[in-house]
Amino acid sequence: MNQKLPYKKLSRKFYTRELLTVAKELLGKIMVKVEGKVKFSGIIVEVEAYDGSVDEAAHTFTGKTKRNEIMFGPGGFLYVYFTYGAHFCSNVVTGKNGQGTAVLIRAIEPIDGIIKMSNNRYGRNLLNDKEKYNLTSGPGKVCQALSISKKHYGVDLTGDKIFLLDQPKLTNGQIVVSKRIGIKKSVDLPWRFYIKDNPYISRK
DNA sequence: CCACGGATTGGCT
DNA sequence: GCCAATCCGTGGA
Repeated sequence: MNQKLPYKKLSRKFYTRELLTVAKELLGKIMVKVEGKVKFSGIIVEVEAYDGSVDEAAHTFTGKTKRNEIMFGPGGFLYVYFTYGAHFCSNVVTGKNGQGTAVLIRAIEPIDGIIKMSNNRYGRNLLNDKEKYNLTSGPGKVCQALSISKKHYGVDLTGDKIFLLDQPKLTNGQIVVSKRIGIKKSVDLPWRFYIKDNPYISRK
């Protein structure tokens, strides 16, 4: 009876720690989005860290603006931005108030709501494995599959719309560290982390 | 006010 | 592997 529930929502305290610690620990956690009767969930399998105090690629590098202000608040909120005229990307804000750090969710492995994700991505149900692995293997794909957009900017991750469930910490051997993808500045920082051999990562 | 270019994706060579 | 699509935030005039 006194048994602890295995899936506990991550608290504010988890998110307000230092950027790279949170980034690595986010791997393996379960991301959940609930909207009415529709529930999506998936395992976080690939992330990238951004820190405006030292990192020219971070959106917070040149100071606070309307677009990035949520990133300057305390950890545990969702920073959603729009890019390339077509795609939204989701970030988990980390650290203490004023720091301007966040972790980009680059890929998840779907658990719940796969049929709905497929309709969001392709306008129809899945056809084959290739489409299955292409559902959420990129930051824009994750947002499209889970219907995350501008209206989710600033969502509190300790609330009940979008949140993360705790899972056992991965070992260092399960985590691959590499340079980040798709940026032109601070390209050498080894701030991309993904789960070794997972088929849902955006690329090697 | 206007010009620039992007934390991407998907389609074509 | 290469590149166009397509908005809008940002920064300079």
